[in-house]
Amino acid sequence: MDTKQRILDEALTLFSEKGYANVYVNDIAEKVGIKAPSLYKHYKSKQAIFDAIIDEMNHRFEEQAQSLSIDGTDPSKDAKVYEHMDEDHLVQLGNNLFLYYLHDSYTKRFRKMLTLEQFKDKELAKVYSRQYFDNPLSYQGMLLGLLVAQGLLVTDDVPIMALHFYSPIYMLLTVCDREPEREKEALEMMEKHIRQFDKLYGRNF
Amino acid sequence: MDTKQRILDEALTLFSEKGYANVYVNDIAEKVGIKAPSLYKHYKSKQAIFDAIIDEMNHRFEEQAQSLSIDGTDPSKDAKVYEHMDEDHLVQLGNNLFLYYLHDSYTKRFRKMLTLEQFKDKELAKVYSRQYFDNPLSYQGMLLGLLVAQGLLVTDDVPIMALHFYSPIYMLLTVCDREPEREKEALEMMEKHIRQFDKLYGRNF
DNA sequence: GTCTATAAGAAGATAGAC
DNA sequence: GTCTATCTTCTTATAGAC
Repeated sequence: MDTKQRILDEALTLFSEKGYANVYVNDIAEKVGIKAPSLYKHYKSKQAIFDAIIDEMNHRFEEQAQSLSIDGTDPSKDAKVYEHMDEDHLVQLGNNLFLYYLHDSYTKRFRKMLTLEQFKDKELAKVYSRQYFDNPLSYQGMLLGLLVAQGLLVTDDVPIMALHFYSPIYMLLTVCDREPEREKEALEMMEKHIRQFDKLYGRNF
Repeated sequence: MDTKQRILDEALTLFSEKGYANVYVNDIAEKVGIKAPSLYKHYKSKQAIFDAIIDEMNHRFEEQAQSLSIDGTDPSKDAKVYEHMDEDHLVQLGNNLFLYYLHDSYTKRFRKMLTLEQFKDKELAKVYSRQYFDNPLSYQGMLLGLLVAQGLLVTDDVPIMALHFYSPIYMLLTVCDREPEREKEALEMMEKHIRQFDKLYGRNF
């Protein structure tokens, strides 16, 4: 990884731990293994480093959204994946979703950074809401909609069903972000949540 | 309100909007209507102001917890309140909970401040989790438990039921904190959530 | 592209008069 | 308790050599 990228990487780590204002250009330089003034050959200011992180993230989000919606617009393909869905598979789906969000280094650091900077301006607020509210609800609504179409789950309001599936996951995620030692407890609640979700929305027979 | 208290009040407002590190003692003094050095006659440092806010909040939390648990240990009294509970009453209960958390000035500012400072140290993380995760789940579990005892709702896992009731409310609250213009949308989802919750957990006959 | 030296300004805090 | 003046330190950023 070249220096310019390593700066973004170390800055993201520090921003996610201490918040933008509590990270000094000196800290970033130190982590990268250069002196602070050398940073300015790569970025014109500390703010420019932050902006570059947001830009890169937006770029990754778009790629991700595209790949997801491509799958989503091919119901015949997705439907097959969920053809033999049962409670254990649903638990696994939720667990995987949760563990990916929780442990993927880039995802985690970006989410924590955004948590600390979300009130700074309207744009950051939108980025946060889109990534951790609107997009997950929309994507999982699509997935759950497939299960409804197949008669595996029953509801007349898929968006609210998606809210019921996702919001406990989201909340448990925020607990683990601030208290990583509660991960085990969170995972246990996760599994109970999904089994209960399946009982509530499943065809009960 | 005396100066010492006004300092806490203005500081809380500023901390909740911009985060501790982005608020300068000068800003606080200006809002209070005095010069920065005068602050130091009331608090020995900027950090001491922050600590005093946390202390005051912990104090209010304790009072609140006591009054709630007193009600909670008198089931005969609480049961009466929820004797004639139906879906519309449940919607109102959720709405009131949501609107109180959302608009109560002190609650809102403290929640937003804690959101921005939650990763600073373990103590703040605990305060956040206790106030916005553990306590609500425990209190609402108690309330919903009363409804289960009366046969109005059905489940064999009240804690997960409380998770299903509260986590959408919590998530919608965080959306409104960062994008207040989405309040109407959030309230609509809230109502749909609770009506759906009632259908899922209600005695279906 | 990295360094040393340093400018320029911001921010927390203190001294001492009133 | 509040003020003006000031100190000290920290922090971002630039200049210019290598």
